[in-house]
Amino acid sequence: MFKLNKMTDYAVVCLGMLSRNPGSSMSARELSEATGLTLYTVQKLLKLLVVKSNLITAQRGACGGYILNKKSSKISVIEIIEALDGPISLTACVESSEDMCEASNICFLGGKWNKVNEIIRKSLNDISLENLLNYEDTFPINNKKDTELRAIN
Amino acid sequence: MFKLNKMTDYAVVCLGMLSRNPGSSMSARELSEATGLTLYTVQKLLKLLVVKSNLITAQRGACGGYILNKKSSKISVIEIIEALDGPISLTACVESSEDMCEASNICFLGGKWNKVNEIIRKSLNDISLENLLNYEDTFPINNKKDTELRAIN
DNA sequence: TTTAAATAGTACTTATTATGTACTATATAA
DNA sequence: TTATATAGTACATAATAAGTACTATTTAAA
Repeated sequence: MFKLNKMTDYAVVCLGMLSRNPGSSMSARELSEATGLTLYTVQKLLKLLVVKSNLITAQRGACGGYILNKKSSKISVIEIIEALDGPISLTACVESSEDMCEASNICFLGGKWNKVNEIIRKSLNDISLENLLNYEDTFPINNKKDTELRAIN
Repeated sequence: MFKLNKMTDYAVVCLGMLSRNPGSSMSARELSEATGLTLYTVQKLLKLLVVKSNLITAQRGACGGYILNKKSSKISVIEIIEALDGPISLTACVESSEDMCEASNICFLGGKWNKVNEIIRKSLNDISLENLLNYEDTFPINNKKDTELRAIN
């Protein structure tokens, strides 16, 4: 545990791809082909990002696609994570803030983890998508399916 | 996602309880009664901590129990998390370092998340068990079972 | 106005992981 | 020797993530 879900990883790949041609859109199909992720996965992912974040804008219909709303240097990793994983919360106690008072009976932690959450949140906030992308300049594109890729893991 | 598992939360509760009487041991049964967690859960948890961390020492047999090896101020949250969740790793790509080269074909991220991992690790390293425990001084003990407690969530 | 291409939305199945339970073996103080 | 306690293992259940499939809606272009 304490690892990101795959969707978030895929999201960075796709958003990174979109950031390569600022201002121009790419369809789910194009992104699928460019990244090697299955079309289904890419579709699901982009739909999620549209609904849960303000990172991309969708254009329907023929010649439609997705376009990045901000430069990659202006996108924080935390935006991507929270769009796909929901708000960072280190313990079940603080999952639903409504029931916090009741839930705090479980242990003597109360909202203590929240402090930790904030520290992590702050750390991640300082990392931009660009930071992640420019770590290395290689970008080995392949056309393997998700399932094949998974086999590697 | 991106939340700690319950075991880690329970661990903080139990370790916090052990830290209340430094030098004296408590059995799994006593800890279960004091925290309201089921005996099964406490047993499993403590066994894990013995094997995976150096935080507690077990004394077998009658009058046995568990004893904390360090002061709570000397215990980092990261020690607890990594004992129960394994090493922090934000993406599947870096899960097993052996296959990293192969796995890096998946995306253009390579070991980029590792940098992020380190930042989080460093943040958590600075937080001690004592920090968590002293956030508030209340400690509402109850004797509800895990299952009842879970219902609250 | 029709058609093809594309996203939106929803539902479902499968895979993976976390959680909880149960049992047997071993150690130890009294 | 006995009661008490941890160690180890295995398994069943629950929860969640991941992947797949399908239908509805939108839109540019023929």
